[in-house]
Amino acid sequence: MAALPLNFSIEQGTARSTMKFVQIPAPDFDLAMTLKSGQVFHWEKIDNGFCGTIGDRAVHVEQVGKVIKVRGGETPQPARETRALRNIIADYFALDHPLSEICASFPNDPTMNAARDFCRGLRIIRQPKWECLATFICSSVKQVAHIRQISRALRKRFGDARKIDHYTVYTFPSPAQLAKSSEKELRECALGYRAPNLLATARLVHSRAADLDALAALPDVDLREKLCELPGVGAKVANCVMLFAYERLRAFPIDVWIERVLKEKYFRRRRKVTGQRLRAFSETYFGKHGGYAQQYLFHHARMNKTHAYGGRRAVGRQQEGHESACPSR
DNA sequence: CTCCAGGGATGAT
DNA sequence: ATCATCCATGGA
Repeated sequence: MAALPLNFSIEQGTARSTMKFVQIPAPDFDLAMTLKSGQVFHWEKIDNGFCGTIGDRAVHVEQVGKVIKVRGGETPQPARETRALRNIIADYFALDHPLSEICASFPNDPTMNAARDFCRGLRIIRQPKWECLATFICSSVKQVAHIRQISRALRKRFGDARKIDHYTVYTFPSPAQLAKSSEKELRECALGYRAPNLLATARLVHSRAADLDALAALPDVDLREKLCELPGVGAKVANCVMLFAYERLRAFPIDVWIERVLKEKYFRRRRKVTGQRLRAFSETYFGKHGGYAQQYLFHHARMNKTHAYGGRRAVGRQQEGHESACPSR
């Protein structure tokens, strides 16, 4: 349901092919930042842009200044296709999110301000529900680089091939495609102990015992509860799926990075901080777009590891935690 | 080699 | 409720 940017245009691709491409104005948007921020794992850097899939469609996306240029794969019906393509792009990259308003709603403190400044143009995209859920089931105790590897393996083995510019990408396998696989096959994609969880959830979704689309009607608390009923899904993964696939922009996933940020920057003075307290704090302090704030904090922290964050060995950062942000109780 | 990674499920305090 | 432990794999 994205409001479409006006003034889109269609031009003839000259450099790589005769394939038409669509130009879409995208102010307040940083494509590379968005795709590298750890919310989505399958986009690959090709030339000056990125290749990937949106749903079952292969696309190449490139940003030139305040415009993004998009080429699709095979185009049986060019006119209809370009119209659909620009809708899909604008919706996927959430170009209708009022980013300046969202950023203005963040709390005003040194940590948040630094992250806001660093992540300018980062948008929370609208991912397909199943793809997002399945990928984050595979994400537990895995580095981003390895999640990307798992995603690639699953796609190549169980998904459908799509060509874009003589380059092949793969759709994310449907619940049906994964439901009929085996735990052994999944383990061969390096899933390890996550394999039975992904398989069980795929079968629940495929059998419609779990209806991911129907869950969209539920309020946050109920949605989180239903997602947590799925094998391999706990509070953290549920919050990621809520944020990245259900557009619940308040959902605040707390992983090891965010936990460090909260403890080191917002609870510096406190000896022991329970998960309960971190949850309560994050749900209120960061406001109604807390999920956005969380993603900015996550990406900023990760891009600056070894510097500000790094556990006990991180010497040289004697920076005062601003306790004013910390609840006095 | 060791340490750690966008955690979850289970069982014991 | 909080904590401890195990789970499987690969990057740094």
